[in-house]
Amino acid sequence: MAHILIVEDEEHIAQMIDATLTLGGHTSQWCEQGSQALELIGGGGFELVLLDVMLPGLDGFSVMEQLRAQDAPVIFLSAMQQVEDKVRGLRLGAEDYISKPFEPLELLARIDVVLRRRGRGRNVLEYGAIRQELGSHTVTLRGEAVALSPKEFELLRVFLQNQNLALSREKLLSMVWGYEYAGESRTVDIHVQRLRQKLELTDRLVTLPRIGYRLERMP
Amino acid sequence: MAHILIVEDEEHIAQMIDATLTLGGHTSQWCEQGSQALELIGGGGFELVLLDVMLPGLDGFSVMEQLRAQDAPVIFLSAMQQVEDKVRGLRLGAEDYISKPFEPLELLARIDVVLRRRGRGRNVLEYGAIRQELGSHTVTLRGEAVALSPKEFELLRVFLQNQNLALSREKLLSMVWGYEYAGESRTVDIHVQRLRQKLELTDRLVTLPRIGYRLERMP
DNA sequence: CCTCACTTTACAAATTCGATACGATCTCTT
DNA sequence: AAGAGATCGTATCGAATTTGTAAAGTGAGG
Repeated sequence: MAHILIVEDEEHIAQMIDATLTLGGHTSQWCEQGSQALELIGGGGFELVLLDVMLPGLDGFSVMEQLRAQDAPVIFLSAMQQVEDKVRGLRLGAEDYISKPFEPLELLARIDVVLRRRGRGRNVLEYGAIRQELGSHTVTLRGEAVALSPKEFELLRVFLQNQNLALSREKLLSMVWGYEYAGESRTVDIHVQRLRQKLELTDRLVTLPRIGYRLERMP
Repeated sequence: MAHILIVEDEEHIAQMIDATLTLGGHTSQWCEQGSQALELIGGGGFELVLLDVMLPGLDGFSVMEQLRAQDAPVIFLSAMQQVEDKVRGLRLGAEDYISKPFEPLELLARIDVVLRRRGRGRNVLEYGAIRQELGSHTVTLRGEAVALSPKEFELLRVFLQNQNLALSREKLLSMVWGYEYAGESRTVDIHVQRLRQKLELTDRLVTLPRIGYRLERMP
């Protein structure tokens, strides 16, 4: 669920990492050189950087040094198993230092630790200009905070996690309210309405007559 | 620099770790069993826990589970090199997972990373004009001392170390007061209120109705 | 007995949430 | 195409819940 920059000069390793990240639900971008990495990171948009130590030209440690000002979290990946290198990397402010070869699952787990720690990661849902952070319990629209009540918040989460799926009122009631409701009630409609209004979702949170609602997946 | 608890059933390993910590300028205490560890940690006073996974009786993972409420940082030490174990340990909220055998210098480097990250290396937390020194147990606002009671002090620490995180009253009760409370109580509200008043946090320590409280991260 | 820290009580204020109501829209039959 | 009946959108409102805060109560320690 995060956008991650891979800085790695060997293509087949980069591809392996990319496959691992995809498996973990992340997106990634790859660059081969330290100088490119600095540019890309300066541009922003990455929640984490996986940084190879041995790079042609500017090496990983140098990149890290120049990166201190930004506060993008960095995990070093290195074939150098020597303690001195690990110590140096960690001293420089890296979040972790993983030696190659590593297990894909361990990489994912360590990435999750870093993301969780930074308050991002798996508990952030994004949809267009809408951003929902489960950890801090905040929702922003184009960067501005939007106040949602707990029910609204929960309903939004359900929709965001079930995009493009038709959700009946009964299903929503049981998922958000937690009870099985028999008779009829406008409760769901009203909360859907409030979400549409507060988050400008009128066009995308569509009504399926006699069926329920569906949040269209972002194009 | 820090007081560290070693939970390890093999004495010679514990001694080696102790020597390493001393080398790094830390002090340490050693216990052999998970249950002892829980007691000691409950008593407070440790800035970090080094937790062996394979322990007689209560194993490291179980100790960690029961520790979640406290937010003492934990580094797992384990002879289990299997990825599943590492993933499990990290998922449980550990700060790091180091496989035995490890290099003393790497252990020290990783400990420093954790301590630095938790702001406990210096034992000073800062938030705008607020400065909290854990060592001397003082809090200042714009340089002037503010008298806080122990509970207020602890509550402030929890908020400062968990900025931008929604914290429920239950969670706060368990983190600050140390008990699991079932019924309702206005205790948390009142202490929050006093913090807001004494430290001019009314705008930044926000109420999330029906959820809890959140201290907004400093911009 | 006093003080201090903490908790409970009590009530006012704020917020959430669902009911109701009614017009708009959709669907299906004639 | 018209109309009936069902379904949905949405404004309004009040009850219930939750929170803020003052004030009183509790209990440990001096």
